[in-house]
Amino acid sequence: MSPKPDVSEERTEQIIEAALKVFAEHGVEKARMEDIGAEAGLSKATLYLYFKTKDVLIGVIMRRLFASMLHGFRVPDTGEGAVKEQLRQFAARLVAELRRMQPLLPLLYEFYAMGLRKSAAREVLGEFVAEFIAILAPVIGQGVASGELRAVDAEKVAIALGAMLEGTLLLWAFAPERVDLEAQMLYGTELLLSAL
Amino acid sequence: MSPKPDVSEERTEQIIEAALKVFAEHGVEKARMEDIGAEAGLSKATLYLYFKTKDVLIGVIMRRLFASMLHGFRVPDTGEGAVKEQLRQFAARLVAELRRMQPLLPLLYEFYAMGLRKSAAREVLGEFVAEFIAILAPVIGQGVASGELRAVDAEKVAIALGAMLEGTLLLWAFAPERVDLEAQMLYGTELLLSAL
Amino acid sequence: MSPKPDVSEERTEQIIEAALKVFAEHGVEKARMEDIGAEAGLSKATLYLYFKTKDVLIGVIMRRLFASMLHGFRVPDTGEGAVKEQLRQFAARLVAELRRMQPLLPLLYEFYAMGLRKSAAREVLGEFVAEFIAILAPVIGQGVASGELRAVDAEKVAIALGAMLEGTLLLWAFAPERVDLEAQMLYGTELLLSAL
Amino acid sequence: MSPKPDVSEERTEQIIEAALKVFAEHGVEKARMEDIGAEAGLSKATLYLYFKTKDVLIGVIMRRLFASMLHGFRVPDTGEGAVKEQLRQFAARLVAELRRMQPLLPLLYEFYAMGLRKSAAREVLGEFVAEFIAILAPVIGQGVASGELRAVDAEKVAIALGAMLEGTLLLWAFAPERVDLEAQMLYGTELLLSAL
DNA sequence: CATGAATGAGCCTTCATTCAT
DNA sequence: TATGAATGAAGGCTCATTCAT
Repeated sequence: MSPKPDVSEERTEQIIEAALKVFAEHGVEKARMEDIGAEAGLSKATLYLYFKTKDVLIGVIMRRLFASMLHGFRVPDTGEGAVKEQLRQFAARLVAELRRMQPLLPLLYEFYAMGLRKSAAREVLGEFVAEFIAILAPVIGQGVASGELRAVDAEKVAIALGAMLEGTLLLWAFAPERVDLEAQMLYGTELLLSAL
Repeated sequence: MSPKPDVSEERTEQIIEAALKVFAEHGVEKARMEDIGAEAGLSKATLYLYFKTKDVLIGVIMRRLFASMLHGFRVPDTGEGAVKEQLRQFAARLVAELRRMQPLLPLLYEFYAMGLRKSAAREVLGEFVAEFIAILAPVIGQGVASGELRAVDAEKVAIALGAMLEGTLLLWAFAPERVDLEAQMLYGTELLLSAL
Repeated sequence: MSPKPDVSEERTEQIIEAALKVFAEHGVEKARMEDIGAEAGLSKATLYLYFKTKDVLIGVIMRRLFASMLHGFRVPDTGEGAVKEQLRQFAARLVAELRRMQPLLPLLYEFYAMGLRKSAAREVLGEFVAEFIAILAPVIGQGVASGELRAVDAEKVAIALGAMLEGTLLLWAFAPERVDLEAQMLYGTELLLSAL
Repeated sequence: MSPKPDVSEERTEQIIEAALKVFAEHGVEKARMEDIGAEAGLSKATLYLYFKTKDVLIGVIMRRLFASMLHGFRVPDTGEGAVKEQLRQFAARLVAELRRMQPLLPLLYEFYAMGLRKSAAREVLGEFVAEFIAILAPVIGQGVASGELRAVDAEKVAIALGAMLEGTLLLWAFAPERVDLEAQMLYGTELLLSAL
């Protein structure tokens, strides 16, 4: 209807992507709105047409990042395959996802750090963890119910698995020469599975 | 030799402690040299007599933090007790250590994030991981050698255990209402032990 | 002549009224063109079709305000009534006018302040003062001529009366709990009249 | 005691004077902190060591200005001279004071305008008016008590006189070619006095 | 040794104004 | 005529760092 096409969604996306890139590269605090604008091919002032403050932009990026991670983890149509097989596939998917996200790792940990200071950020992270558990626990619970697994505490096992995977990522991030991300994640997963 | 007692070490310590506190409270980037000085009961300018720049101070604090953590983890005189028992004790010590460090958690994650950007920081973290492995792997290796454990890859298991513990800390930090740090760490440890 | 009705005058009026309102509410400097547009139900850019710059718009508003004030003051068909009575009526009309303009008072004083800096604004104010005198002096002169009043300097008296009324407004504006605008203006007028 | 003399009071004064000048010249809103710094021979950042924000600085300047005006007005040792004579002297002092303050007039009116918007500023102005009345009313009251003057309402007369003087200033400011400040103030004062 | 004092370099945010459609 | 979109130019405020005393 309008004489001009509405570019606002496009711009928003454009800015988010630019911000994601700049944040990942320079860190959230060091990233200047000007840089983000430049990366997006827009002027600094234009950013403020789409995001009221830098903090708002940070929040959006953060939510995006975790949502995208969760999306990658989600178990697709939990068929009837053996539970252990499903968990293996989950780990494999995670590995793939993390490989994709590797350049965003520093940003991820910045958000982790932020989550421990700003309640707004913590909320997002809390939901992330809850989602994570909500994905794994039922699968394990199913295995217990069907007798495929020992009578373990499904939620605790889910957390242990998630923790091990998350922790492996961390150790690998700091000592890639000591830790082979993929092999280690799969090995750790097998280890845990053998205990079920 | 000097007619006046050398207060330099004392001052250095004083500043480090103040900085640790201020960093933990406000975050590394938000912490102002002025705040640190105030906390130490010194003037902002005086800090520069002991630390050339804020970055240097950050580095020292970081090293301190990880050294202190490692110190807490180190297995004391690995007696000949069963390996599994030693690992249980390790986990227990870690839990205790983490409880002590709880107020420093945000700072810890800030350093993690930093480690992914600044090579100087990464080095410290890499050593930390290496140390971590160096503490656990031999114990596990011993267990394998003595036949107490299955013929597992000692290093990989050490990493898996460390990862799980580290990851549990993270999940707990963001969802303390879903994760009971102590119970979960011990549970996860048992789970892994039962796989060995 | 144009096939479409010329809305230009209507729009201009619409904008002026919106600007007057926004200026009065937020102050001239704080008022944003965007706000004025919003108040007028127009887009910010549209304002520029009718006023080249914000300064031009300010100038127009300023002229409007003073013209409207003068209009309210003007002595209607100075009958032959006693001069003192006419001056009383003038004061009464002024009081009424000021009551109507009360919400615009901050704006009025902003224009006063502006008048002392920008020559364009000063001009408007100079004319305002001249007009003010031009209204009162002849009436007083008449009274002197007719012998109703002492042989005073009509212009000086006019200025004194105007000044007193204007000054009363100021004092009342800042200390309404100490000054009753209407009573004080009438009292002051009587005081002056009793000196004529 | 300190190895260095405390320059803080000197600096504060230095900055206030610079700010007064820059505010008077460019207007409060247009004045940039940088300009004030330059005028004071200091860097912009240094200003913030002595004044937390620009608003605080504005407030201090405003208070200064009115305090200084009041100081100039204050009746010195109200001798027993005839009341009318005292009021004449008051007017004369005011004229002198205003001549001294002439360059600050635009600033004065800016503060008047501000007083109608910001409660903090209004407070200062309210006190100013109250002080003004508190200076004049007692003198007039004395005259009434002693029988020198008619039985007038001392406070109302004080306000009327103050208003006339204040108003004269305004009219003169905008039409100096029509109004002779000194002559007009004294004329207006005489007019009022002749009514008492 | 200590520090009061000062500042250069930055960064976020705002807004009057422009222009393609 | 109307406007959505964009921006250049500012300006307030902060802070790590320096240095004379």
